[in-house]
Amino acid sequence: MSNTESSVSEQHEIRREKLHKLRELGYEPYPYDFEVTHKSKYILDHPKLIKQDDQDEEDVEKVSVAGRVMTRRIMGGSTFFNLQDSEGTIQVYIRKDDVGEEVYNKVFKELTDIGDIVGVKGHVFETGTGETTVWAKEFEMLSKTLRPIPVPKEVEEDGETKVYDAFTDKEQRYRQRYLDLVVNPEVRKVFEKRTEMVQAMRNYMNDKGYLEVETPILQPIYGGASAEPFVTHHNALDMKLYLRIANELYLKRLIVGGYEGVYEFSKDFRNEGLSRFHNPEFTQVELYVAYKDYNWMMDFVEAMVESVAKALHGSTKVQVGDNEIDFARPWPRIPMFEAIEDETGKDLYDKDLEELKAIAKELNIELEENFGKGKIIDEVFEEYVEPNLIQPTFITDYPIEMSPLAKKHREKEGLVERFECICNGKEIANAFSELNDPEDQRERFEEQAQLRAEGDEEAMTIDEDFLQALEYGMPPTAGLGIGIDRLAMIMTDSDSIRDVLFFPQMKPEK
RNA sequence: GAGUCGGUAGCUCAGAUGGUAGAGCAACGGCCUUUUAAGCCGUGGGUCGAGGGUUCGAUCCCCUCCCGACUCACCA
Repeated sequence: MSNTESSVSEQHEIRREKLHKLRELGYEPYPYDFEVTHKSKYILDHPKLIKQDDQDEEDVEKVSVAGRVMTRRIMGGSTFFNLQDSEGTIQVYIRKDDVGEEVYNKVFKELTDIGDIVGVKGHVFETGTGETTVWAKEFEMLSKTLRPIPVPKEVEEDGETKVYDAFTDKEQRYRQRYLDLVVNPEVRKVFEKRTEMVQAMRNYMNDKGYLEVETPILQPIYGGASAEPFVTHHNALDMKLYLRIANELYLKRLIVGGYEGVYEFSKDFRNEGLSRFHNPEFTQVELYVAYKDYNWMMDFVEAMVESVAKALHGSTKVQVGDNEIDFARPWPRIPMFEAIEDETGKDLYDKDLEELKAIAKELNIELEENFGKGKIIDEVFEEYVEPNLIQPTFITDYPIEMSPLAKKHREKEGLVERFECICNGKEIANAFSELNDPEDQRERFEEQAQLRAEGDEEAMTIDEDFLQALEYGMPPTAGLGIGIDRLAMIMTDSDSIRDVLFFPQMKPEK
């Protein structure tokens, strides 16, 4: 970044001089407030505001708008400029004859730059070319900018809108998201959609009577997922703490405590690589409902996500890249081994480790020494099945080795009652009938500890406190996790997680 | 972590097969009271990502590094 370098400081220096000149003239460049009566979009949407030829100016409703100056077309004693506020952009017409020579020539023409935040007050009219415009009778500087903003230009050419000089450098856009938001308004829309999505889910769960809760981010024992944690240290207690990788075990303690439905939108942290699908901190919502199982949870997930799609798009259909994804219920439910057999012709069920290794080799799956049965099956699934699942699909009944917190399948030996929802080739939800048998849970933890001892750094550690909670009795419970960033990517047609995070993790600038 | 491509003015980009760089917009000085990438005349602005090497001379060639995008590997 070179914003502190010489060439900027030319423009920077000039703007500082303008700032001082404003003060000298008695115009505060950073006033305390400004009464905004109308947003740009409202004005454009309400033609009744436009002054008619047979109307007197005094009889027309006055509007007061504020925002950033984005373009200027100065013609001597009058000027058109575009003002951008949170809702859009509206053109403003300002004349020396209306606002006075000092305000027009000095404050506006000489001392206002593109990017400055200003307020105007006047009536709405239509120009000769039919553009709805605010005729400024008053003009006020609301915040003088010292740095030039990137100034994209939009122009109609042959009926198409072309954008020149767009602010497109992805690194700069992520590092200076505030500028990205100013200059690329569609970016704001993506984040508004994300918030709408979260609200829709929150409302949906509240309507069912579930309680939104908060659980610790700093945890003495991390658990609930397979991942490497971030480690930190508490000085006063002189103890190691981990940033949570999941909140599952705490929410289940709350179910033990008697709540019958709890959920949390949880920022989780995993100390792993970055990619267009992975950020070190990410958000998921976890939900636990007592007396339910994973079959019930599938019904719940498809109903909730369908309603979210409708809330955001007015339809169950969402265009994502080249795919039209339809969230209309019901979604297919395919047992994992069936799905694998459908794609590969191989039945992996009830095979021992050596048999699985042989099959994996036939399927050109690269294996590492320490891969267990569950891991191999997962590799085959991810390679051959997952990418092909575009429409939302439940994959059910996972190998027990992969799911130490899920209840054993009521019928199928060696499996657990777990499902993932795959959509657009990626997992967006993960759920199971929660394991509430404390002795079984202890055995599963011990198996994990064994894996850990053998070098699997992502295997879980034994959480005695959680086991003790289970020993006090947890009702049958269905649990769910939905990746909010992943779902937001789908709902906003974004192909990178960075496009649905305001401030994605970046390497620090040198 | 590996591979590919890239980093030139505030923004978007061009360019020189080695002789220290251009355009449009932005900025600055003018003209211009219904424009819309407003227009017209004029001016300034760059250690060409950083460091080192080769060379009379490097932004260009070589090496190292930094940053990014994309793809691949682990994880959601």
